[in-house]
This record gives sequence, structure tokens and C-alpha cells, in this order.
Amino acid sequence: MDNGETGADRLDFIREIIRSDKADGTHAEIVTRFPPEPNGYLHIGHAKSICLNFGAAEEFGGRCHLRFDDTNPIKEELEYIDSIQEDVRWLGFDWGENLFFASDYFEQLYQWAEALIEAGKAYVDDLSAEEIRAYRGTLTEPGRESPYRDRGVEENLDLFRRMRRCEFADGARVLRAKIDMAAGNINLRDPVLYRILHAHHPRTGDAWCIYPTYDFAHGQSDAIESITHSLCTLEFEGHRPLYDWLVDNLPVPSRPRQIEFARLNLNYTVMSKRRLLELVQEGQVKGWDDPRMPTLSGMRRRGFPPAAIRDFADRVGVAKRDSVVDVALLEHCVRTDLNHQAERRMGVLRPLKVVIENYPEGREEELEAVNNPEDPAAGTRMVPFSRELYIERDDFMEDPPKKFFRLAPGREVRLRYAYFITCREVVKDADGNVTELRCTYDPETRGGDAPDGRKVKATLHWVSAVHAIPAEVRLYDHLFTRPDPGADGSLLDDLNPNSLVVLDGCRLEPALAGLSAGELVQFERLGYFCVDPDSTPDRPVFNRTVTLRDTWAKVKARG
RNA sequence: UGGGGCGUCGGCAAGUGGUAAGCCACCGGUCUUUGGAUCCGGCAUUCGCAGGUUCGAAUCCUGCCGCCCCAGCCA
Repeated sequence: MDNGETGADRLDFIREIIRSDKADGTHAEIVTRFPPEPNGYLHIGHAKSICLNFGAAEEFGGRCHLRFDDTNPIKEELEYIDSIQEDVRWLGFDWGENLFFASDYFEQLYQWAEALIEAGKAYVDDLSAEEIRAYRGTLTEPGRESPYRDRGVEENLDLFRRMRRCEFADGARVLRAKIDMAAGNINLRDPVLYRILHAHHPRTGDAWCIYPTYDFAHGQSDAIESITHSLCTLEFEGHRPLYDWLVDNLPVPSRPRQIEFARLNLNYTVMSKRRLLELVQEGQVKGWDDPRMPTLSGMRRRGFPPAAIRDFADRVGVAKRDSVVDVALLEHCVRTDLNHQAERRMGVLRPLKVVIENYPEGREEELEAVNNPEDPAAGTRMVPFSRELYIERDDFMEDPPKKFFRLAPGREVRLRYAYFITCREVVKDADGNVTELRCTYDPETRGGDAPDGRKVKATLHWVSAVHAIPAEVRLYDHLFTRPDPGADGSLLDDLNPNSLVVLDGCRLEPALAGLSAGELVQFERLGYFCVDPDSTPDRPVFNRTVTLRDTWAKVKARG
């Protein structure tokens, strides 16, 4: 373990419950589960749940199941089942043999439904959806009982069996639990257990035309799998009494406990599947794996290491308070991980030509550069140097303000791992734009140090013009301009028009050629970048994963 | 004038009657061939508010106030 010192023995309230249940013998083995519905791609919010469920199980020597909550065929697809498994694995977790589907339990669930009918605790209701809503009452008024509520067991059984045999149309009837239409908790006002859906299910095909609701499937599925702690988000708190009612009134093989925690919210982004889907469908982003998306596939493409996401989940903690976490914390976790693992390279995003007037034409040499100052084992590489170079346009100012200590007319700076150079002349085009810098170098400073001990205040990254490889670089920023997108008005109004900036004509050092998709590097002084899948051997494409901390940008912004 | 939750630093979050951890952010400084990293220091006399109990309260009691969730045959 790398960290964990901070609060090493401080457990969140859920782990505290688990610890206690194990200590007092309530449970000999801890079993949790991550239960996504296969109706979309996983996002960073799911990552919190995955890390909690798999993490806690592992910490207490138990196991965690991956269970697809596929009870609504209308929204679910095989594509999502596949992507979810890929994402969970990528995050670093392994469910082993414990892959399950709520649909595997459809027959058992059906049998339990009949048992409930036989016990007089469920009935078939002929009311329409609208009527059921009207009969349910409101938050402050009790509901009314359905006229079909007191049907006899035989009639209910007959009707329910015919529902299964697909004798009725969608919506014609439902199976309801008989609990209490006057309950303060609306979830207890005879909740729907089964509905008729003539829909093709991604796994059971056309075997069924009635499907259990979430409420009728979840707790029982947990019980079947011997889940000890069923962790879910806060909005299910009101469902817990129903969860318990079902588990208590059915002959299930175990007694799981539901515990709720706050879902993850991040500023400058949205997390709801509905809104993410909108962004994809309206073409605001290029897909679920657009590097700006908070999806795991987007973050993977962006270059976020899974270890950084796990670290983030740890640092965010688990509690019951509604909260919004600063995306800066996520970025910090990404930088911390990458700082240790990413090799350094030089790349110029916005090239400005520099000609070293006193460097012989046609001559070239190779200079040794450190691959990763954080990791000596990463070794060194050779970087070609010649008379014509490119430096970053941002690293030169003709009329620099006081705190700018990069290149300027008459000023001397260091080219990293190379020489000190001094700017002698600024060449401009007819419009007055700087097109080239004429400089001289000091041969005595090879490698970056001056024998006479003189210092320079800046070190610039650079690339040799003839040796450089051209590349496309994509820069990303927050998808939205405000921390709470859509808070007052349309979500689209808050879209950040500069969330993606594509730079063409970037110039990279030769060592950056031939990398494969997903490889991560630091471009010195600029940030961490990874190779995008769009990359081809003659057309490298890099994504900027995250910038480096930029103190100068802050100083500059302050004026 | 229903039911269920939650209110501790700008953002997360420990704390469970003994006198406010930590992290991110931010602000200084050190160091530096990345204005990166590192290292050092600063950052809640106060825990939604008001009373009360107590030698002692963020922690217990009472009353207010605020925010979130629930009226899908979604999950």
C-alpha cells in the first residue's frame, strides 16, 4: 500500500457496521455486490460504489458479486453488459466466478410471487396506470384501496398465471403487494411487483412477458446470493421498509441488510445517465468515451489511470451527507499517479521557430535527457539538437511584464538538457506577427550548466525542427463553465465552448514516435498526455490528460 | 399540518461528554536544468440557530431554521 496512513484505522460508517457484524459473529463471511442496470455506461459515480463494494469485501476477507439488475428489458442492452464488465475490470476489480443476473432468478421470483398470493399478501390489480396513481393519494393524503384488492386467492392465482402466459396486453394488469394504502411511506401503498411487458429481454429473450420490478427483485436477489450488506445510494432509503417487508414475508435463504450512502457528485460536470445520454445523442460530445465525459470509458481514453480513480474514491470517503466533490481533487489524484509513472518527453504545442545563428549549418548532435526524475530506473534517452529549433510561442514575449522570466529580446535562457541561448533578433511578418527568433548559443553550456556559474531564470522545452515529428494534440477542459451546470436554466447554456481545443501542427521529439494507444507521457512543462486510439503511425494524436500545476498561470491571471 | 434522511473550514471528511484529525483548494517560503515534483509554514476559539443539562457539550435534552429524497407498471 502506498498511502492509507491518514486515518488508517478510521473506518467509514459502513465499514464500521461490517467490522462490527463480523466481530460479533453476525456474519462469518462478508458478501457485497455491485448491481448496475445495463442501461448505460458506467461513470465515476459508479466507480465510488465499485470501490466501496469490492474494496470493503476484500478488506474483510469476503467477496463481491457483479450482478446485473436487468429487470427492465425496455432500457437494457447487451452492449452495456459488455462495457460494464470491461470498465469494472479496467478499474482493477475481479468478481471471479461471481457474475450474476437478476434475470437468472426470474423463475424463482415468480414462484415467490405465487407464494405471496397464496399467503394473501399480493393481488392482481386491473386498474390502469393512471388510476393506480390517482388511488395512491399524495404525500399528505392517504391513498384509497383498489376495488380489486380483495380478490380471492384462486382468482389472483389464475389471473397471475394468465399474465405469465401472455394473455393480456401491456398495462392491462399488475401484481401488487397488499400492505397499507394509508402508509406515510408511499412505497408501502401496495407497490407494484410485476408488470406486463411484451418486450425482448437481452438475456431471456421472449421467455417472459411479465417482469418483476426493482423492488421485487433486488432484496430477493441479494438473499439468493447470500449478500450480507447491500449497499446503495440515499434515494433508496424510502425503499428499505419494502425491501425488509419482502425479505421478511418470503421464504428467502438469507437475510441481507440494505445500507445507504451518498452518491458522488462532481462540480463542473453532470452525472445522471439521462443527461449524459442527451449529450451523446445531441452530438455535444463524440460518444460515451469522449475524453470530456465523466464515464469510465471517457476517463480511460483521456488517460486517467485506474489507480488514480481508486485513490480518488478513497479520499472522497463514504458518508450520508449530500455533497459535491471538487473535480480538482480528481485531477490531483491523476497528477500524483502520473508524476511517478509517466516518462518525460519534449513536445511543442504552438511552435515558434528559433534559428541559432552561431550553430554551424548542417551540424547536429545528440544530448542526453532524463526520462523520469522521480524514477532513476527509467534511465535516459538521446535528443537531437540542430541549428533550427521550435520553442513554445508562450515562452517568448517581445515586451515581457516584470514577472515573466522566459525568453525575451536580449535575454538568456536555458534549453532543457541543451544550451543557454540568447535572443538577438525578432523577425516579423508584414502584419507584425513574430515568425522567427534569431538567437545565439553558448557552446560552453552544453548539457545545461555554465562553467562560469552564471544562472538563468528559465528553462524551456524545445524540439529540433528537422527531427521533430508532426502531431495533433487535443486539449480538454471542463465540459461546463459553471460548477453546477443546469442549476438555473438549460444545461446546454452552460456548455463550455472551449472544452475541446484541437491543435494541429504540433512538433514532438522523435522518441515520441511509434507509441501505441493508451501510452502515457509527460510533455515537460505542459502536462500529461496519452496516445488516442485515433492515432496512426504517420499521424500521432495525443490527448492532454491533465495539465501540470501552473503557478505562472496564476501569477499571470492576477495581473 | 405525510414519511424518510442530512446539517463540522471555500470543497470533501474525522470526531460518539473531556476541550476541533486529515485531504483538496488557497496563501507564504525552501529547493529546483519542468514557474512541475519535493520540503516547511499558514488556513474553523468554533461545529445551522436558540435555549437547557453538566465541572466540562460538535457530541445529551428541547424548540426552531435550512437542504435532500419519496406520489414510475424506472432503477
